[in-house]
This record gives sequence, C-alpha cells and structure tokens, in this order.
Amino acid sequence: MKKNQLNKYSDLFKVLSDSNRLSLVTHLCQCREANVSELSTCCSIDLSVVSRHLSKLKNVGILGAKKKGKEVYYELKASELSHLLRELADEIDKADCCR
Amino acid sequence: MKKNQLNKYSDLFKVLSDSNRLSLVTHLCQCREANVSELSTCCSIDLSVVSRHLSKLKNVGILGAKKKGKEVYYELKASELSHLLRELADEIDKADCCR
DNA sequence: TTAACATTTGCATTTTTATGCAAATAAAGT
DNA sequence: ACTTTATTTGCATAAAAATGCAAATGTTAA
Repeated sequence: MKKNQLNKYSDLFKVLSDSNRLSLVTHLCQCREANVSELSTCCSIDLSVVSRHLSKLKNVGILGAKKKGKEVYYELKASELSHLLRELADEIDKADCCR
Repeated sequence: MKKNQLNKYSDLFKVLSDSNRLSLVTHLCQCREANVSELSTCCSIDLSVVSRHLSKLKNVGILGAKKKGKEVYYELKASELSHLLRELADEIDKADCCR
C-alpha cells in the first residue's frame, strides 16, 4: 500500500478511535443531520468539544456541514465512509490471496 | 448500533490509529508472518515497543501469534480484519438507506 | 547449570490528545 | 447599533498513549 493511502487510513482511524466522536457519528447515522447544540445535548458533551470533534470528522471527509442561518448542520457522508472501509478491506484481501 | 458493537469498533480503530502499528500491519500484510526482531528491524521501531504494539493488535483479534522455539511469529488475520471493516460498512449503508 | 538469545514487562519520561471555561466571531432580529 | 443566540477558537489543564531503557522471563543448546 502506498504511503499516502496509509496516512489516509491512519487519519481516518485516529478520528474514529475516540468514543465521543464515535458517539457523534452514530447519532448522525440515525438522525440524518443535526446542528452542534443538538448533538451536544443528545450526546451529553460540552458544546465546544462537540464543535472540535465535528471539525475533525469533517476534515477526514466523512462529515458534511451546511450553514443554515446561525446554525451549522452536520451530516454523515455515509457512502464515503463505507466506501473507505470497503476499499481497505479489498486491499487487505487482495494482498492476502496473492501469496 | 448496539453499544457492544460500538466498543468493538472503537477498540479496533484505536489500535489501528497509531502509525507504527499500521506500519507493522502493513508489513505483516506482505510477508505472511514475522517475528518481533524482524519487525523491529524492518519497521525501525524499538524492540520493546514492537512487542507491545503486536500485543495490542493481537488483543483486538487481527493478529495471530505462534511460538517457534525462542521466537514468536505473528501473522495478520487478514480475513478477520477485512470482515470487520465490511461488517461496519454494511451497517452504515443499511442505516443510511433506511431513512 | 550456565550461556546466549528472543521476547515481554516495569517504570519513568515524553508526546499526543481531549477537555472545558472564557473570550471571540458570526448571523439574525429588534 | 444593540441584543440574542450559535458556533468556533485560545488557552491552560487533565488524561491517555507512546517510547525506550533496563530488568525479568522464557527457551534452547552446550
């Protein structure tokens, strides 16, 4: 696997390894979209912490954000995430069978 | 998703989020199996550090270990890992399409 | 049993990351 | 312009994780 790819997955896993972030992702997986305050309430995480977590999740490309007035609505890019996971699974299997 | 499942993935991602561990996994993905010293050399990581990393990777079930004399040979359980990744990808897509 | 080698573990240190308050910024209504 | 509300950012602190040396353990052979 290329170094680029490796870093991509390292970043993805790093961002998914925190339980609060995973909790946010799980909620967004169920409720289509939510703003920062809503997520702070329903996940019981400090607002500023939520904001930072969402920002990180967005940076690796698995969350989208759109501003509606004062609020920012985040949504899970489900297909992006599942694609990344399958892509890696494929790479692993490919390497495994070719030995 | 159930809390158990969530923790399972949280642990998996935590273990895969370290670049040294990812490097070890990558090497094991190519060379079928290797012992601790070999991996320490080829990944340029201190022996004791490698040992601990391998142990963590083994604990989440993606590495197998067998003792051959003085050495311990580790191997990647490729199908376990790829299965976990696909399983999650499926869950995400399922939740996404049912909305 | 001693020696040689491989691996693991104890421990102190360093590095990284998460956290939460307070202040700053952004947007909308009055 | 001023106020209110939503979000982000600065900053100090706390918590978690990685690191590497040295010592301990385990394994084989002489």
